[in-house]
Parts: sequence; C-alpha cells; structure tokens
Amino acid sequence: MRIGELAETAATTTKTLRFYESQGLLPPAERTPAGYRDYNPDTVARIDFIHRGQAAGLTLAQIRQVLDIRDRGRAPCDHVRDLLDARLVAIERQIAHLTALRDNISELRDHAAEPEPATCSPDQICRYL
Amino acid sequence: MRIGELAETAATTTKTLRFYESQGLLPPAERTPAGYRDYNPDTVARIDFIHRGQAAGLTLAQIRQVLDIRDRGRAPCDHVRDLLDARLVAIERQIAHLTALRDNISELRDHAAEPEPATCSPDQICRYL
DNA sequence: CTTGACCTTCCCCTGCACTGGAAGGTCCAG
DNA sequence: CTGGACCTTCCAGTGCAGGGGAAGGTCAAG
Repeated sequence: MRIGELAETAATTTKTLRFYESQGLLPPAERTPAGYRDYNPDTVARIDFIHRGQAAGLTLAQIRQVLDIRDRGRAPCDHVRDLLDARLVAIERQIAHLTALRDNISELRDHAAEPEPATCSPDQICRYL
Repeated sequence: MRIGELAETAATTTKTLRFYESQGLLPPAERTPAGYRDYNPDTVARIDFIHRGQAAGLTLAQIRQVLDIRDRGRAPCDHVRDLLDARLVAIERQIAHLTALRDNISELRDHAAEPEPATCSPDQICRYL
C-alpha cells in the first residue's frame, strides 16, 4: 500500500509517516520502481502501537527504543513496564504539582477579592499576584 | 544598577533580562554614557511580579499584557482575575486528564502482569501496550 | 600597560512532534 | 495530451522561554 492509503488507514498523515521513518520509528519502506514508498499492511499495527505509546505519555524516542528491542527479536515487555512505572511516578508528581498550583491560585484569587479597592496600590502591580 | 547586579538581586540572569526587554516585559533600560544598561532598583519588583505570574502558570505573553495595562495607568486586576480563572479551568482539565492517564497506565501495567508469558505473542509488539 | 570582570550586539541552538511549502516526478482518466 | 491526484526530496518554521558563544567595548585594580 502507498503512503496516502497507509496514512488514512492508520489515522495519521503522510508527513508524519515520513517523519517517523526519518526518526527510525518505521523501517525504511520498500519502493516501487517509480520510487514510491510501498508498505506492508502490517505497518498499521506498528503505527497503532506508536499511538498507544503516545497515549500513555511516552516520547517518540522511548517508543523507538521499545521498537528497536522488538526488532532485534527480544521481548521489550520488561523495558515497557519500567517505562510505564517511570511515567506513573512522573504523572503523580505532575498531579501533585498541579494540585498545589491550583490551591495557590484559588487562594490568591479569593484572598484578594475581599478588600476590593478600586485600584491597586501604586507600589504594587496587581492585588492578585 | 547594572544588569549583572539586577540579575543577581532578582534571582535571574543577564540573558533573561535582555530577553525580557526584547519581549516588551521590561521597558528599554536607561543607558550609561558607555552604553551599559542602568536600571532603577524598582525594576526588581517588576521582575518579581513576572516570577509570580510564571509561578501561577501564566505565559510571558499574558504577563506582558498585564504589565502593559498597568503601564498605561489602569488597574489590571480584573484582567488578572480572568487569567487566573482561566488557569484554574485549564489546570482542572489537566489534572483530570493526568488522573485518567494514570488510571489507564496502572490498569495496563497490572492487567498484563498476570499471565506473564515468557515473550510477547509474535503478532504483538508488547503485552503492556 | 595589562589583566580580568563586566558589558554590548548578534545569531544560532535547545526539546518535542510535527507542519508548510517549494520544486519536481508519476500515474491514470478523459 | 492534459489535468489532477498522488508521490518524491529538501528546507524551514511552529511554540515556549530562554541558553551558548563569538567578537568586541569599558572600567578599575595592580
């Protein structure tokens, strides 16, 4: 199948597929005599895997590592488990950070609402910050 | 005060200060006869304000808008309140998204742990994704 | 007079995952 | 034989907030 068909089937764009190839996420495609890329339909599964990895918050570089391991014939499962564990830790940290930020902003917003002066004091830029 | 002193006092770098000036967050500084920037010590408060805005998750473009309003003599408080409200909404969305992501990853991770085959099935890249 | 710290402008680089567009080749229907 | 859809490569830009480093000017101390 040609790149446009693959892009549509796998819900992506031709630009992205060429980009993935340049980044080593897809192996260099076969070529027709005219130089067109000619893909094996199995490539769709590989792109779906990339999409699932992205949905889990992995970077393309991490996904490429996983695919490299798989392409060398080894099972990348343990590596993926470690990546997911690291993602979980990072996500927990992000959530904690955002929660604290939300509480800070809420406080700023509500704390400043009470006195309600017509304008800020001249030596201050804004009573909310 | 010169740029190095201001940078140290305001806990930033000379690079950043020149960048802020180029982005309109700081007014063009006075110059000494030799061409050195010569800052009013009040500038420290302005940089602190920028830092507080960043800590609240505002972009430099948004902070610049606030400072522009203030510099035109008007109180930016209402505008800042709106920005903070929008940030709160965005943060809530981010938290919800990250929480769902965390739950998905947790499930992937624990669900795949049980059968524990030695390797992934040949038509699958990894049992975790 | 020189050394070293500080300052100036200038342009390019970073990470991330693409996206846009130019210039040109290929293929098929009408 | 022409038009349009599709494909190729390559270069450059996006957003965000700066950072790196070159080439050169300035100033005070020794």
